Amino acid sequence: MIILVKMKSKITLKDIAKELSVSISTVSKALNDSHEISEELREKIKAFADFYHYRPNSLALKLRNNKTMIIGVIIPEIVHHFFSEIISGVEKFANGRDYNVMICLSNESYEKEKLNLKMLANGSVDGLLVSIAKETLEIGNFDHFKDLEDYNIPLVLFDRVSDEIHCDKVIVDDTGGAYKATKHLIEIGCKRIAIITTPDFVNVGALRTEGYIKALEEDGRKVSHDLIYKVSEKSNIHDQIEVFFNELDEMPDGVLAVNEIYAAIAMKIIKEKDLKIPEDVAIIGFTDGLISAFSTPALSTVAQHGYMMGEHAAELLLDRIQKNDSNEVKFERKVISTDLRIRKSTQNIVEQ
Amino acid sequence: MIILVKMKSKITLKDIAKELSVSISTVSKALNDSHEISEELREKIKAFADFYHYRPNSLALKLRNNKTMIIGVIIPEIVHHFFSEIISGVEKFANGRDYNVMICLSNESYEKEKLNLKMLANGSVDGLLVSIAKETLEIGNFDHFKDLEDYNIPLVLFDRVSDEIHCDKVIVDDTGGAYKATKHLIEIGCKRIAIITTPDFVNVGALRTEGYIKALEEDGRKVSHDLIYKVSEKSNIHDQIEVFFNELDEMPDGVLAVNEIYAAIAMKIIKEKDLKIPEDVAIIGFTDGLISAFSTPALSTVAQHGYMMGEHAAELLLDRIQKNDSNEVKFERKVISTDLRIRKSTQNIVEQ
DNA sequence: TTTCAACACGAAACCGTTTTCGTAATAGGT
DNA sequence: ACCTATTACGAAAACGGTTTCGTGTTGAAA
Repeated sequence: MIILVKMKSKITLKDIAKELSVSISTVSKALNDSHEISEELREKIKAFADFYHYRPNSLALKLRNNKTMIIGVIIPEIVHHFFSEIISGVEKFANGRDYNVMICLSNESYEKEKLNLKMLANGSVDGLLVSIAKETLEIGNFDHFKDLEDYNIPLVLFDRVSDEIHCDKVIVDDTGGAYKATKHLIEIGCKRIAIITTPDFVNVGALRTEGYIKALEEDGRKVSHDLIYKVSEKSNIHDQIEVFFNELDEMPDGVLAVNEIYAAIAMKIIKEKDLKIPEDVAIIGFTDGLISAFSTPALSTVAQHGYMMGEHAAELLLDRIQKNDSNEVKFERKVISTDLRIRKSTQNIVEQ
Repeated sequence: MIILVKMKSKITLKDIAKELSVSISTVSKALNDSHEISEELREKIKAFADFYHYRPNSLALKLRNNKTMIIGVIIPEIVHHFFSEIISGVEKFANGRDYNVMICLSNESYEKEKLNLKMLANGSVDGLLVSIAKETLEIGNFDHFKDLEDYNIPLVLFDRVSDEIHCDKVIVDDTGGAYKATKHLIEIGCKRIAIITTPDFVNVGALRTEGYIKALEEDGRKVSHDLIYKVSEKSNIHDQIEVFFNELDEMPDGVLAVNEIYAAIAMKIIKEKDLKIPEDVAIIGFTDGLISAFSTPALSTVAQHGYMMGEHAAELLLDRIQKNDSNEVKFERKVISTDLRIRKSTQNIVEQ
């Protein structure tokens, strides 16, 4: 007795057609409920297809429709609260419109970003969402993005953007956020406010520094460049910040850090110096992640709403994909506003 | 004067062939460096293709080769240090073998997981990496996974797995990790050790509880079920843990939490009770994320090496995809061992 | 001069769909 | 009995590639 091996090979329209002695087109129509096919035959074909678990080959469909129903996302890294929140928002929105999400990591590397872009731009995805790698921003070479235009594949940049690239963009109100944070520090009575930021080529860092300066100037203060420290990612962050503090004539009584990590590290160093937070030094960070909520004291932050940013970026991209008005080259620029989350690390020290 | 609109429409072999008055096959061969084509013509075609930025349509290739070069990953959530580390490992390994990664989020929901599985199993990906949603584990219905076998698409489960599903698996040595952690608490002199864990349907929680019990028993202690608390994700975690502590006759002097969040929350509550960590209560968590490193005191943890887990899972999957020995149904089960990261929250209180 | 291999290219099949168009057979109207 | 509309299906093109096979032209060997 011969045991029929479960053939597990995917069944195609052709297989069904052959088995039922009808044409491929008939099978296709029947399965798509075409009235062109008699009800009797239609049901027969459907039953047969069902029995053998027929599922249309998605690649064939994609080729025919010239749509992958996939959007690609390139981010610098994923082990990062803000970025994973963004992904989460993107995924949610894309799924709602029957799109899938393909993730690529640039690891902050220019070459990897270029590679990813090339990989995805060959028709693997219908559109691209990118946050630029630090190295790319530093090098300042965006040609790989310009190549995208040749392939007519929509692009939306988010968070880390560049003016040199013409496309829709979604950014955080970095200047405003830093402004609000700095103002908050001023209001609680800080006299010497330092900022721990990134080099200027990282646009978000530069913008936050701007906001910081604006708030100070608005309060009639002189901006002391000694109090602005730009962290290089190339050497140990902890040591850099420690040296920064040590080389100051006088410790600041307020610190604005442009991300959670810098804030947490600064907090650690300040505590090691036996200074009290917020009494001696108040501190506020960017990105409302887990560290901020669970540190001691709980860290005040500028919440950036990554999830919302992801949703907006995806919406912008899908809208552009779907209308595909290449003519309409009016690019949008969405700004996600920030919220101050005030916690213990900047509790009003004046009133105490 | 007519301005030639940059046609931005993707150029195909057919376009090149027509323009150069040769056949499509000739163009294809030329671009693939076939010696069948004279060098002269070859160079001419290549130059032309280059000039117009020709890139082969990846969908066409995928259809022909019946391979997508994409692996799908379904995880419960991405805003989670451990999972994003895993993704990072998967992406690294997959990229190394020219595969791309498509991410889907189940949001811990059974229905969403089922939907994702269906979506990806229709030929969108060459293989699947899944960590099961909590709801699925609770319901205990794994039929949607069994359907996968019909489509002959390889599956590897990681972290959250089930014995009912026959496939390769990669898991953390949960029992061993919890055992080591508990033993560590014993060694530093804890007498009343509590565990804050998940309900048993979450396999990782159950296994960690096992390790905890094993360590206690090995030390000749009686396991008190009052000291085992299973957090329900359906109501506020902070309140649950607080109630748990309050209802105990006596506070524990050691706490093992099965993840970072539980540990951080427990720490917060303990500090609110004005108890000292680790003097009054030592605490150790699972998952070596950012919270642990930056909390005060720094949290001892069981490091799970998510990145490594991602790499191993991807390797298992790609190996199975590539050999495609459906016959060889010998499934592997890889266990990623854990490491204790001892920090301030369990500093040896005996020797102090 | 004949024969045969090498060369250089084209035709066509194939991957798995959908969809347009064509056409037999049947039914209906006059 | 004849014309036409409808029904029910099949043939073939299209999506964009790769690859096998066939073939006309050339050159060299016999």
